[in-house]
Amino acid sequence: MARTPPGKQPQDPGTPDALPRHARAGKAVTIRDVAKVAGVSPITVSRALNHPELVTPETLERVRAVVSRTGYVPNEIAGSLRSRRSGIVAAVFPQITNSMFVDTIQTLTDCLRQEGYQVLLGLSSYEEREDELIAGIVGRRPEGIYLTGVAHAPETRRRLIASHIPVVEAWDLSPSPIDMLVGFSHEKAGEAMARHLLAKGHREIGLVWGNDLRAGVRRQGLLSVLAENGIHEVPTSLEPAPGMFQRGREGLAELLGSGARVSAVACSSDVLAQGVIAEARDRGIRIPEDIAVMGFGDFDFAAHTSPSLTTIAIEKALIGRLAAQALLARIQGREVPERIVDVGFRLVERGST
Amino acid sequence: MARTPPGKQPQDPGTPDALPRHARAGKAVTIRDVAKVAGVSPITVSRALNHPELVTPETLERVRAVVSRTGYVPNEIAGSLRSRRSGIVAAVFPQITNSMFVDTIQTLTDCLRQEGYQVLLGLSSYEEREDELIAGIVGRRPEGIYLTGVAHAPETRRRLIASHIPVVEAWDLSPSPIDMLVGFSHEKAGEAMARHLLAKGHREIGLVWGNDLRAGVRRQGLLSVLAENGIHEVPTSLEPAPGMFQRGREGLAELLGSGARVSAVACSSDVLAQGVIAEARDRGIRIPEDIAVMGFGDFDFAAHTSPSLTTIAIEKALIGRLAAQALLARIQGREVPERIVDVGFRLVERGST
DNA sequence: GTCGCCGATGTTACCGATACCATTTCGACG
DNA sequence: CGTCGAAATGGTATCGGTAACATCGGCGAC
Repeated sequence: MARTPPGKQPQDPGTPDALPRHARAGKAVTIRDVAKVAGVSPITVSRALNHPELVTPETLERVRAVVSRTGYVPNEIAGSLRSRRSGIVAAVFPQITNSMFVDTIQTLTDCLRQEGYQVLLGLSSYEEREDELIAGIVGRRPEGIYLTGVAHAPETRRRLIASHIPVVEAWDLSPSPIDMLVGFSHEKAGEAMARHLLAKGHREIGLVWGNDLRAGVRRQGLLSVLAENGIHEVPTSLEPAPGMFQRGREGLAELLGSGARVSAVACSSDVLAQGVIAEARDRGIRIPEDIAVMGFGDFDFAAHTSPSLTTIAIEKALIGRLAAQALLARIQGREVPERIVDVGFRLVERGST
Repeated sequence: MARTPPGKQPQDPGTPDALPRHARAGKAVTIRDVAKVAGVSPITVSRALNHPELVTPETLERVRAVVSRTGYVPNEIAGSLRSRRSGIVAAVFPQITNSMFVDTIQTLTDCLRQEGYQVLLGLSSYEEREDELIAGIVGRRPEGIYLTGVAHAPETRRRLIASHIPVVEAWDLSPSPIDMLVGFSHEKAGEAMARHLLAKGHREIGLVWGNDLRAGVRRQGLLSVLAENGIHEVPTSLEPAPGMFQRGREGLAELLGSGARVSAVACSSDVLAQGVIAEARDRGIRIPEDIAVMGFGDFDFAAHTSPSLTTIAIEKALIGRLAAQALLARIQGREVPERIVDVGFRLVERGST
């Protein structure tokens, strides 16, 4: 069901018959058509559009007039092929429904668009092989690639290095990034959570935790600090996916149901923590008096719930901006002073602990 | 700071010296290089990769071996130019930080990837002229375009129609879509909210509302039903952006501060409603006894807060899936039985009203 | 007056794949 | 045994821009 009946092209009402015949015969308008009508060579049209400063004001205006009259839209694919600049940056996220990354995506996209780059979005969640996704992306010859996380198949790593495309990994740290890196230490974040709870006098600490890669590292950090302090029993409700609200409720229920005593619950995300708090409230458990709760991420609601949520604040938008800047710098051939940027994190103490 | 020191190309350790010299001299591997090494013509390599069934198993294997040995990655840009198939679908959202659209994005992207399409993400929020964004997108010759909403500049509309690219608008209804449409009536959703509150006996209804386009339409619907029922005074706290949690709190505070009496508060999103509930609780206002609250969107937490949230449920993922299917059908030349699909909405009554 | 340079524009070739059509081979079948 | 057709492969042109270099006219410096 074609939008246009076959053999009959719509007559753009605003377009006078100034085009060469074949342009009106259904083929798309090309730069040659514009050139012909404007009485210049194709390259001059190209210059008028991409480097207006190289062209006489008169020619410029003439070309622009023809462009708008004919509705010419440059074929960026052709341009990309010849100039070897695709104007595209690819961004890969594990998934976006848990909303941990949306600020980063938003900022990244905004920053790149300001410099004329479009973002190719890759979601690797349901991808058994991130490698396939990356291969498909590299084929499109993006000028930069943003990756979430630092754990990639060796094959992926090799492919990316071989491609010579600027890469920035984000949301994690690694001593040996593929190229550039903007992130923070999840291990230290976990440690900070542990220390905070210990400092508050808690020694019976439960976890309601998601099972993604980075959360796992935070958990390691947390557990190691607890172990250093002689705490080896840490009741944990481990959820398979990066949990949502309801999983927080279930998590607390599971912890309490197991008979373990907990005076504090640490969660791998604020959303989980919110669920834990909801469940606690329904059970008449006071927060923080009976149980302290802390989250991770400092989502927008964290400061405004009651009690407000103690959490780890990440500069999510900053990560996006720095990643964009790093890629842009590399693309434009500028110096990248620091290949590895640690944006750190802030433990924000609020009412829930 | 180039990753590779100038004049010195990295020696891929895993690659034997089977490549033509110029391939090793720093230029990317092309289909010709592969063809030469495999002892076939370029077109055969192309077929081996894209239509393996047209090629002898032996040739296929030989080509594949060379491809993996040389690390050849087909240049999709060149392929796109010749074949006039970019393998790209563009998706435009106003913004993603309010998380209303993330499920749609996720599903849309997943469905399209399964068919080999990549998604070009456009965020039009900070774009004064959506038109510019669209123009940039059309230049990339996507095979389909997903747009959020039905309100577009006439210029944008014209450009899209002229482009002959399949378009699906979503998250709204319109009698005259650009091409295809998957959405629901915001007006009716607003009306349903009003009727529900009226049925619950409320006549003093306040609004805490975001100011985006579609929310505005819902508000119209809501107000018109209230007006039909003789209610003309509707205290409203109108927030500029599609509000977050904190704005819900402020909204309720504003309503109460204005001296208006309200027995029910309708919100333009669940997140706002959650904020309203938090504020009410802090003020000792019981929900739903003192004030009923309802939201919009049926976010994941809505069913699990206490009280659970009465809201309008939208099949967000379904919208993404249907939109993807509509585009794919049109791209693949299949029939699209219904150009306009109304996915409707469900009023979900829960504890907050 | 001549030279040289600069700014504006044009000519040509090319980016790297695939569409289109031609060619070759080989087996089936009359 | 010759013809036909399908399967496998190849040659050539082409997609629509832009890089690289060439050309041309005008103007200032010596």
